Amino acid sequence: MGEDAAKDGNAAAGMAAPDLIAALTDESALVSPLERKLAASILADVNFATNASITEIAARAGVSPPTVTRFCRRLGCASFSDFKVQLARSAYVGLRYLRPESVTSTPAEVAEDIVTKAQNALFEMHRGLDLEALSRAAALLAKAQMIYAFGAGGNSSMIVNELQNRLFRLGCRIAASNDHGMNLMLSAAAEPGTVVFGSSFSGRNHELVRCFQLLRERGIKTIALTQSGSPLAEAADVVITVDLPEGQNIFRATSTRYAFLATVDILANLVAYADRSRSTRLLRGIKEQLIKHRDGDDRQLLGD
Amino acid sequence: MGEDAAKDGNAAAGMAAPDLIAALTDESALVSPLERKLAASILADVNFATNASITEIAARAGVSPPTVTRFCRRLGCASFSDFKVQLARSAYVGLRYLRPESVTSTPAEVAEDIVTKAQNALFEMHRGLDLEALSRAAALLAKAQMIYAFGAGGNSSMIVNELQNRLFRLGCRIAASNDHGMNLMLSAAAEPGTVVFGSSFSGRNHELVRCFQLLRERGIKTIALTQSGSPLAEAADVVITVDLPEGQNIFRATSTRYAFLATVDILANLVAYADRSRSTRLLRGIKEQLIKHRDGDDRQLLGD
DNA sequence: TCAATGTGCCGAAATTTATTTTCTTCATCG
DNA sequence: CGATGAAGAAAATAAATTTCGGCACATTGA
Repeated sequence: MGEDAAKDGNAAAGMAAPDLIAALTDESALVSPLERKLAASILADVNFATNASITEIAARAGVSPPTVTRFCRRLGCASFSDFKVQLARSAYVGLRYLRPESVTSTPAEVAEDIVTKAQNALFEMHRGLDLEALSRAAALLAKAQMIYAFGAGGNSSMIVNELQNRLFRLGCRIAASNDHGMNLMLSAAAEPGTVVFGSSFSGRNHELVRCFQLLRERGIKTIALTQSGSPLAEAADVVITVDLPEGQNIFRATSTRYAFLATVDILANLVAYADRSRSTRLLRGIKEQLIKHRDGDDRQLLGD
Repeated sequence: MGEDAAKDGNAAAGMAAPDLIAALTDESALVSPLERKLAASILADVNFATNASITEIAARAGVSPPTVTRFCRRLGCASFSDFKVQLARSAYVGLRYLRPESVTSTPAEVAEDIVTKAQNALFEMHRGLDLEALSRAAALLAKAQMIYAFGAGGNSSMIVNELQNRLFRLGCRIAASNDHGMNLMLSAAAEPGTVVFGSSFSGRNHELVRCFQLLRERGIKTIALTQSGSPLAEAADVVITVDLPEGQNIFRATSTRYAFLATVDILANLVAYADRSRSTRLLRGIKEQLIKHRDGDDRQLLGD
């Protein structure tokens, strides 16, 4: 019984605070000055905090142990040790990007750095995900008569190709295009019932914005996968925002791709679930794939 | 002093066991039967273990608390609480794939599922990464007169396009191709000094294997990014293996892409570091990119 | 083959350490 | 001026670790 209670408590706690770092950073939640001091102290050295005892943490922050206990409770944790466990989880992926941009030189460091940043990008994307917008986008795509997916540059090309790759097998009529001139013509000729999906990491691709403006004038629905507040976001009907910390993007622009790719993945899944019969078709496709694979064929021949 | 000691101890412990789950799974490290029992009990319900007290864990495993303490020490942790912290970290990304393949239906669940699996794929890839092979591949690519990157199907196409996208700006002469006929012709015509890179998730793409065999006969160096032990791996000079748990691949083949993408990312970085002057050129390129970006251009126009 | 000895694992109890509760004081705000 | 709530001191409780003794198993020598 005690065991079950503990387990339930943990599960509940896990649900309550999926990201402790965010809670710690959120000033509004911390009313008293000592709690702010405590939060600042913990954030200043999370590594220390994850491993220190309650007395050590209290001493470093200049407060008493009971204050720390109360603080943990207020943050939604069951106890101090629960707090530590959650902090360790959050810090593992959530706080690594605070590391200084070191000049990585050994292969092991390069690998570690890239994997960490990719995981961070996914983590951050998930944290800031607007599910409501994604659901609306999925609904639009599922009902669309025809879908155009516009991207530009290596990264967004990859994204829209991926969307095409994922959606065509769900029974969607979709064409991906990465050519500005073509995009403009397709926009000008698009018929009612068409939905246009556009991807741009920065949201400042002029040509794409122009297409979207034209489409708005023409009453064609548009979905943008981009940064919030960007020109492309302004021009779109539904905006799926992915905002990653600037520092990450400037020095090594690549990790954002993982976030975009996963977002497309989620979107495609939502489209699949939007229509049960389509979803069934998807599953049948996967089965077929399995069978072919067992015959020795490369899975990739099927594109998935 | 106590604080510093604690911090140092933690840092050291963190280095010693970056992945506790692996240590727990590794039977060879666990000599005594009770320790095996304990490890099994912990692995059976990691969630419980991360939150329970030492007595609860001991009770569940049917051992005494001191045994648990000793067990933690043996695994390289400073103490039981250190063990818990590390377990929480590992479990966060490392063990989620043990979850039953649930029928995810709500958008939140879909998003959680996809992000988790992508992170897991990255985690597993990083764990099994053969840095030595990657370094050899990078050295080959850096010195190559010409590089061909062969892929097949949606996923591997993406991978080889990505490689091209990353390497051409490092000053590499590279062409990506996804067409079997073309690949065969290129293989037959390749001159000495050429290096061929091939990607296949399963390693069972017959045409690609045939190309590699032909290339071996002709003395052209080949690099395969694929599953270990596969026909493609057998046919290649340098093999970069990415072996992800079967269960993951079979049901939703997509998460492996994140691992492949990150591997290409790492490889490209290693190529950049292989030659300092090239690396400098890379950095200059990034600067240019930044400047253009500030002018309002989409970063993606530059392909990164 | 059979003791005798050694080695090391394991748990009970004691000790130490850590955490939480209770209670009191103090400050702040209405 | 009383009410409210935050914060710490101290006590109580809970948890973790060390110590120590017993036990099982292996090794050695007769």
